[in-house]
Amino acid sequence: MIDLKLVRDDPDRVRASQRLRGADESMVDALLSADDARRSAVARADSLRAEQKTIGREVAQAAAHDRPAVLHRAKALADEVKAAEGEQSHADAALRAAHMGIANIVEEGVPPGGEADFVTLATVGTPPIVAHPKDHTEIGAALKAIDTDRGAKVSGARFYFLTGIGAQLEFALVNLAMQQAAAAGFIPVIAPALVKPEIMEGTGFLGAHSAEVYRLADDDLYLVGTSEVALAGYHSNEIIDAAELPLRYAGFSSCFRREAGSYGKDTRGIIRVHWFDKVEMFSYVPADDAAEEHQRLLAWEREFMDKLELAYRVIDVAAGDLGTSAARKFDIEAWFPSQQAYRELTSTSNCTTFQARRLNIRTRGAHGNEPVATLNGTLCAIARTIACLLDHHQQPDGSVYVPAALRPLLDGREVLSAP
RNA sequence: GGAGGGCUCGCAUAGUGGCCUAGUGCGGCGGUCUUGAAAACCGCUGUUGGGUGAUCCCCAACCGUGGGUUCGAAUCCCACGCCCUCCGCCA
Repeated sequence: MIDLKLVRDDPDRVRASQRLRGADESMVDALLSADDARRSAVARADSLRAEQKTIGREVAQAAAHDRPAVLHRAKALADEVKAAEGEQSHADAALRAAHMGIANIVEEGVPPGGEADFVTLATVGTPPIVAHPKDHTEIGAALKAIDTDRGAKVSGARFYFLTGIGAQLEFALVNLAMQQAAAAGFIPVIAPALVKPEIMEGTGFLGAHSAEVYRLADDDLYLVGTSEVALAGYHSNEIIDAAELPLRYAGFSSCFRREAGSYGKDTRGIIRVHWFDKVEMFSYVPADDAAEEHQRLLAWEREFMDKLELAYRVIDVAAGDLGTSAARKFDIEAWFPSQQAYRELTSTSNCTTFQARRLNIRTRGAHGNEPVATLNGTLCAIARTIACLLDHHQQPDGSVYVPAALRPLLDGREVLSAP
């Protein structure tokens, strides 16, 4: 949810944000009129309720012979109150619907345009030159690290088994990520992969991208696409002591994505899959500190990329390509020699107070309780990172170079070769 | 899955239809006293929405959630959720 006060005070800014996203500007006016309608409905119901209280006391105190007359008036009033309350709840629902329909306000400086209109903020490292690059699927099969055939046999397309060194690589990456996060002051968390509807909605995943989410109809639960969902829900309906901020969590969980609408995209290998594990950073900070925290998350992501000795670039994602909750998003794309392209490995979003409003997460500030800002950033999406490591660090002899930081977690191995 | 017990303001508790405009204790905050502290005493104490964006003031709502009965519900009725205890099943 965006700040209603801001919509009232500066509707043009909200309209401009909608326009940047390629969304409908008129929704801003719909929101404003829903807000007005709700206010007058509330005022009317409030005053009727006050009247009802007064008359209730009269009923209790009335002498026996006055009682029928007073009761008659009270009954008539009760009907009015009921009607007014009905209108109020209708207006509440209408406001909520209008409010939920508007995406977060785009941060100043975000490039305009769509998916192709990102701005490259930094390019780091030199893409390795590989004479006849194999892709990670081929390398993974040779190393007996990735088995997509049996993944398909057992679970269908976009599923995989990690075996042998592949499985060990996952544990090594998770440990490396968690060690870095803990050293930076993050609280390590193992988060649930199933969440309630209100948590899923609060994080903004049931809006434009709801087709992307798995739902268990029998239990009315959703499978998370990222532990961001559970980590955002963690403090829902809480007031966080200002002294505890910033609060930083590093969550590990499985992630599930339906990949609806991505038919034919990355069908080979484990770059785009229905299930993978991920270590995710999540920060709760005072609203004023959000933009700076966003830079910190990006720096931690870059630190991890550097440890993996990958060549990558950092991009500022254009407004039209932002998720519902994000005010700004930076992606890190690493080089895949077999594709001769940079592909997304991590993504960090500043959700400002958007998620916190929906999930009712506040802190005591100078003007009473105020929503906090929430931010998330990938530290390591395991499957895709393994794909990149194999591709990026492949050697002419078919082995794979192991970055120095990973060696202690892989029994000191400097290369991976076929067993 | 089955059987019981519970859910009230940060915590603990009182409250079985209208003097509940939710009391009391603890904790917390402020003050008096004190060289300082403790004790004692005094005062304050949650959340949401609205009243011309206002830390004061006024109004309304909130007693797990959602419905219902009633002129009126923390209190009565129904459904659901969660927690606890036991039984069954189980990694």
